[in-house]
Amino acid sequence: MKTDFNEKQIQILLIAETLFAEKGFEGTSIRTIAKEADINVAMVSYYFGSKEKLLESLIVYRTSDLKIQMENLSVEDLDPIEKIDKLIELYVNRIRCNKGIYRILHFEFTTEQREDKLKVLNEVRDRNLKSIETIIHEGQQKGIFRKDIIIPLIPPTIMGTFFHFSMNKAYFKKLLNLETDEAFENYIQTKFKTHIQQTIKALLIYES
Amino acid sequence: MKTDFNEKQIQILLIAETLFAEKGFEGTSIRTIAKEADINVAMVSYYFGSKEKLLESLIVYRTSDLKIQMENLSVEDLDPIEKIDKLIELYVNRIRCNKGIYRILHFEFTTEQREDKLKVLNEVRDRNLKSIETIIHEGQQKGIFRKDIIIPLIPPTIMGTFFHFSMNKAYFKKLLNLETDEAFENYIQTKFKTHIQQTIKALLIYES
DNA sequence: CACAAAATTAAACAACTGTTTAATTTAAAC
DNA sequence: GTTTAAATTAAACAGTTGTTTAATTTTGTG
Repeated sequence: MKTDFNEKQIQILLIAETLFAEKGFEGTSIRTIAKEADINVAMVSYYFGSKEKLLESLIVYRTSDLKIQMENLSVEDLDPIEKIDKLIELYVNRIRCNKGIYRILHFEFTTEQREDKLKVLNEVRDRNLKSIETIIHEGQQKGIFRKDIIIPLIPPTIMGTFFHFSMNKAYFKKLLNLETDEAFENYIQTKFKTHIQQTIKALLIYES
Repeated sequence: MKTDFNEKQIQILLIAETLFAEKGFEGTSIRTIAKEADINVAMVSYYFGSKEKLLESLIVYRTSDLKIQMENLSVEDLDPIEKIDKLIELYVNRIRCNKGIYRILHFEFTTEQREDKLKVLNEVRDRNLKSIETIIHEGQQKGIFRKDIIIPLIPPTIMGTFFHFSMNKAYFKKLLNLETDEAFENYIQTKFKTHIQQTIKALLIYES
């Protein structure tokens, strides 16, 4: 599997990303991609081999991006609560900046048996989890966080809440009186981000 | 738009629901549906008019189900915290029992401009929100819950967390050492449900 | 049974799908 | 400028798509 792409290939990948995210993989034809990218239909097969391999290439291209974006919080000089805040900020920004590919991964790989192609994503997930684990353990040792937290359920709480909100954009725009897309984006980066942070912190600290 | 269906139609709808949930709307052909339902291809057009209208009918059929399933918690003689617990249990069970249609709604209607067909779903959402609002206001008046809660963000927190978990079944099965589908289902109804309940309760009660 | 409506069928329709071909153009190397 | 490889093209391929047709069977009603 190739991991480096030339300009033309990247151009195709980016168009494909947009269309796959909008219409789904099955709902997007190679001809549509070609028209949108202003190239000949045959070029997709020529460069990538097949439509399926185009998707694979897109995932390779994007997830290597994700890998690079990973940062290590656990060494920074912050208290556990600040680290949680920052971690969630990273989560939110990462998904925000990679909406397309996240949508595709979510759409095309939760159903069917494409799961084997998710190795790279699973690596990212595992690394995220390790990162969270370190922070929470530190908070527990310092007596700030509860001891009975099921750590693997933290990421789906963060990610799931965020996804559901941004995937139902139209509904929440209306509900929250956000008239423009910019207002919606802005809401995510401010109040919504804060909401997730509060939720997770509350969960970690709260004693029933 | 028809709202009552005969046995044959319901048989087709149920098969379609399964397939749409598995392979997506675009990824499922009428011929596959026909073969699976053991009927002639023409019967789908004959009964529903078109593939798109079949999807619409499915949504009508299922969301009228959802409407009926709605229950009114706010009158029951429970304290606000117990009501939250019960509400989340209702949420979890509802989605669990209607996995197929929820998946379809999630897949096919978050992208594209199919949004106009979501009226019925939005009604259900609004009613849920009203229900939550009542409970939270009661808890606030009794001084149990925080005053600065953004109530519209509670449902996406519950739903999103649940969706993300169950849509990434394979990953979480491995992560949590759940070897069978039954073990996974069981985990949802016990520990995972409790996790969501704790999360929401913590958010409502916790003072930073 | 006779008749009409409904249900079911196989076949055909045109449009679209992903992919391949073979010819042509462009670019690079010598 | 010639040669060789890479890039690009239009056309064709075979298979699938959703949908319609017209003929046939089944069902219900008098």
